[in-house]
Amino acid sequence: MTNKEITCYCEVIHEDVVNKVKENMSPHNELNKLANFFKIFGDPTRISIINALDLNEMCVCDLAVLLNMTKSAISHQLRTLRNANLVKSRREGKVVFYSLNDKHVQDIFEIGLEHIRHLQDNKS
Amino acid sequence: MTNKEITCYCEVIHEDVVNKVKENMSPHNELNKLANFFKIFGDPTRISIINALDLNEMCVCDLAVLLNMTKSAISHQLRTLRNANLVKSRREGKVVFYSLNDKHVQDIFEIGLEHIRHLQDNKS
DNA sequence: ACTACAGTTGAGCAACTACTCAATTGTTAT
DNA sequence: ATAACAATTGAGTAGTTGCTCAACTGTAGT
Repeated sequence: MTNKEITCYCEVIHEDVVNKVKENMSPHNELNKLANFFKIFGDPTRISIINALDLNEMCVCDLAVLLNMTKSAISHQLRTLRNANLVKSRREGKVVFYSLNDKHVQDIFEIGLEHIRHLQDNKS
Repeated sequence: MTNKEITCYCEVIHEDVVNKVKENMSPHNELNKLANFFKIFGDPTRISIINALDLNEMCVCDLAVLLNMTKSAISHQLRTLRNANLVKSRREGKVVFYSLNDKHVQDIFEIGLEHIRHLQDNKS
């Protein structure tokens, strides 16, 4: 019994394919980072913030009014976005302005949107 | 007191910006769908499956061996991917082969990867 | 009909997450 | 110094999620 069989309990049906794929897959740590990156887009509040900041620089208060949420909730999500380097901030007196930090963010947002609209077209 | 002030407790600092952004943002239901779509990419197991199937059609057992997980865990995640129309399946006897269903999936995966590698380059 | 095995499914559970609430920080104005 | 307010933060909590485990379905071979 090998380790693989302990967790899988099945024969390797296509060992050549498994080996070929294993060699060509992205390394674990890269896939983990990638998952963490996409996780950030996977929340309605954060994707709305991204969409909003794509259109205009905004402060926390503006975003709270726009999305009809508390400043605290917005601030928590902005922190997540800041930690992921997706947004940058700029203080002007008491007000902190946020804006998008990376061109990839727009790209990914727009391809995602295209995908969603493509699906809707096919259904109707 | 308007409804907005009840949840936000702040003046609209930049009402013109808020209104302009509100008009140009994607509608709520679209942003929700988009978040749900990206949520699927935001898990290490699912992104690994996507990466693997991008390289080759594979059966559940192959994926289980490749990712060193149980067939049950893989099957649960494949169900999620199938529900989102990201993968399609084809039965051949007892074996079910899975493959990617949508070209957007590869695009998004690769742009994400590019982003991750771009970040790593900047850090080093 | 029976066995074998790939795959699916539902219940249950531990870990995570997005919010609320209350307290705090940072900056401006008086 | 004090008040006012934008923003941040930490603790707590309700809801979600990704896995395990056991039972089940589907197909092929004897």
